[in-house]
Formats: sequence, C-alpha cells, structure tokens
Amino acid sequence: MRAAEPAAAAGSEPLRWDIIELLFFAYRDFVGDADHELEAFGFGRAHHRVMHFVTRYPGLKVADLLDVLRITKQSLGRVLKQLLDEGYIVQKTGNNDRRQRLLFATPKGEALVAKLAGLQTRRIDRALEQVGPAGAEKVRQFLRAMIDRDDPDKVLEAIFRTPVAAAKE
Amino acid sequence: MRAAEPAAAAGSEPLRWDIIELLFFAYRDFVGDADHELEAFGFGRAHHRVMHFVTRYPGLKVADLLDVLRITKQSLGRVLKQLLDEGYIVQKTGNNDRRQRLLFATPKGEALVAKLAGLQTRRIDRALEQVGPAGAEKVRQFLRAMIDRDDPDKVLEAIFRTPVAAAKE
DNA sequence: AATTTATGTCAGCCATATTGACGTTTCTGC
DNA sequence: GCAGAAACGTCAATATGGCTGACATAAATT
Repeated sequence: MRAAEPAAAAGSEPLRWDIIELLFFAYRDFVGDADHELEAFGFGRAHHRVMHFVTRYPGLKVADLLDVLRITKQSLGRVLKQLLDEGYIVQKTGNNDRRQRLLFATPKGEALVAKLAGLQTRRIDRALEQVGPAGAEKVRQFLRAMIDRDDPDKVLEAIFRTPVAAAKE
Repeated sequence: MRAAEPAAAAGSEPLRWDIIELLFFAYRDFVGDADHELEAFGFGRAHHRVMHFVTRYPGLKVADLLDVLRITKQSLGRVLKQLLDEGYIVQKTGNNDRRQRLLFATPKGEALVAKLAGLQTRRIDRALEQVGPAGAEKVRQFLRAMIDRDDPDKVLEAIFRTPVAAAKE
C-alpha cells in the first residue's frame, strides 16, 4: 500500500501528512496504555484526566479544571462525583473564598495516577532513547509550540513558566 | 501554581510528567483545529478519521479501516453510511475478490480532507520552525518510536516503510 | 456441497459529551 | 445592608460515538 497525496489547493504549501498521521497513531497508543489499566477500575479516560490534573496541581478549583479539560460542569460533575465517592479525590473549602471547592488527590488517587504515568513513561522513555538528550529537548520545544498560547488556563501557565533547556545545536 | 510531583513507587525511575502533559495539550489543540471546521459540516471526529484514511490510502477495504481505527464494524457502519450518502466517499467492488468493497474519496471528500489537513499543517509548520530541519527529523523519530509495532495494520506498514532521514547531528 | 470470509444491518446498551434551567452559598460593590 | 455576581451543584433532555450480540447475504475456499 502506498499513500496517496490528495490534490492540494493550487499554490498552497505541501501538507504535513506524515506528522499528522504519526500524531494520530502515537497518541492512540499513548492513551491506550492507560485505557487498558483503567478498565480494571471501571474508570474511563475522563476519570484519568480529572485525577491526573488534580494530582499534579493540588488545590485546583473546579473552575480551573473546567478550563483545562474544556468540558462543561455537568460533564465534569458526574465523573468528579464518582471519584469523590470512591475516595480518589477529596474537596476542601477554600480559605479565602469559601465558595470554592479545592480538589486534592488522596493517597489512593495518587497511587493510581502514578501507576498510569508509569506505563506512559515507559513508552516515552523508549521513544526518547531513539533521539538522544538533544532530541528530547527538540521534542519538548515542538510539543510546546503546538499548543495554543492565547488565553492559557492556570495549568498551561504553570507549564509555560518552566523554561525549555537551551538547545545545544 | 506549581506542579506537584506525586510520590513515585520506591526505586522507580522519574516519571515524564512534562511530556505526558505536553502531549495532552498538543493533541487537544491539534485535533481542535479540525473539530471546529467539522461542525460546519455536521460531522464529528469519527467522520474525519474515516475520510482521512480513505483519502490517503485509496482502495482501502472496510476490514483495513476497522484495523486502523480500532472500532467495530457497527460503529464504522453508521459513519460510513453518512459519508457514502452525502457523496464524500464511494465504494467499488473488488476486482480479485468481489466480496470486498474498496473505498475511495470523491473530489468533494478529498477537498474536505485537504482543507482540514491544511489547518493542522499550519500548526505543525509553526511548531517545526521552532526546532529546525534536524529537529523535525528528531520529532518524526520520536513519534514513530511512540507507536506500537507489533501487529501493524496495512496503513502502519506503509508508514513504517518510509525511512526516516538520517539524523545530521 | 459445506464452510468460511467480507460485509451489512437490526436492536439495544453505555460513556461522555452537550444545552438550558434553576437553586444555594458566599463574596463584592455601592 | 442589600443587590448582584460568582462558584458550585443538580435536574432533565439530547447527541455522538463507542460497544455486544444476533442474523443475513454474497462470494470465495476447501
């Protein structure tokens, strides 16, 4: 099988078919690692995303989480309730603003997130080995540049505050 | 906001929190480009995936598509029927094996796929500019190495047959 | 002739997303 | 202090895109 190159609009630059498809397959297998494990817990991808960000950014407000995940509070509500009921996450009332419910992972929650991140880390390590330390920085730069920076949420701000190592090329 | 590092299992290597999160946000925005455009057509991500692979690999069999997308034929059926009905895709009976329905994109279908790929290409080009040509090859190598290679489907075989350019570092 | 393969289809279920409406508590501005 | 806005929760209805199981047909294979 050979890949066809659909006619591009006249005068346009070449399309990045290769990267587009590599991203599709890479992301499919990347999230697949976690998906398989989550089945055993009766959780889905939505639960993972919530748990991940709450674990990584303790004290995240509900509104922050909505910004990051880009879903509605009704959608979040269902998933969050399950995680609260089953003891993976706890809520604490905000100190300054008592309307806020700050979210924290329990040890049980942290353990699950770490386990899932472990699976994904194995895949990432394997892939980074192929490109060396300098290549790893290039990959980070590339991924950062793929992300929209207008109107960043709190989590993205935190991520972009971390400087990338200077490229040594 | 600072990112917390949840306690890793004793003795384990560090987890790749940075890459894990960059992949999440990069992919979210990457598919977001197409999602917005698809709304105008009344299509979803599922339609895009089908159209994309049929356009890129003309003559794909239904069974091949099922392998690539990793969904059931019932799920595919609904989406595929819409695309056939609305004239984005046509079926032709296989020459050797008349049971097969080979799938081809119509000009209308190709145009839509090219438009969506154009949006995604703009984002990719912007990101690749940050890392230079050598960096671009590193990114390709990384993404390839993220993909499972056991039991590859026809499309993946085609992708992996294309050699990566030798790294010039 | 019997079986297997490739595909299509019917019926129903589940997870995750949506919009719209409404209620409570708490903070903020005047 | 009071009006209004903000942060959150929740009810109801709906859509999308997955799933399983069962069954049908045509064509290839044995």
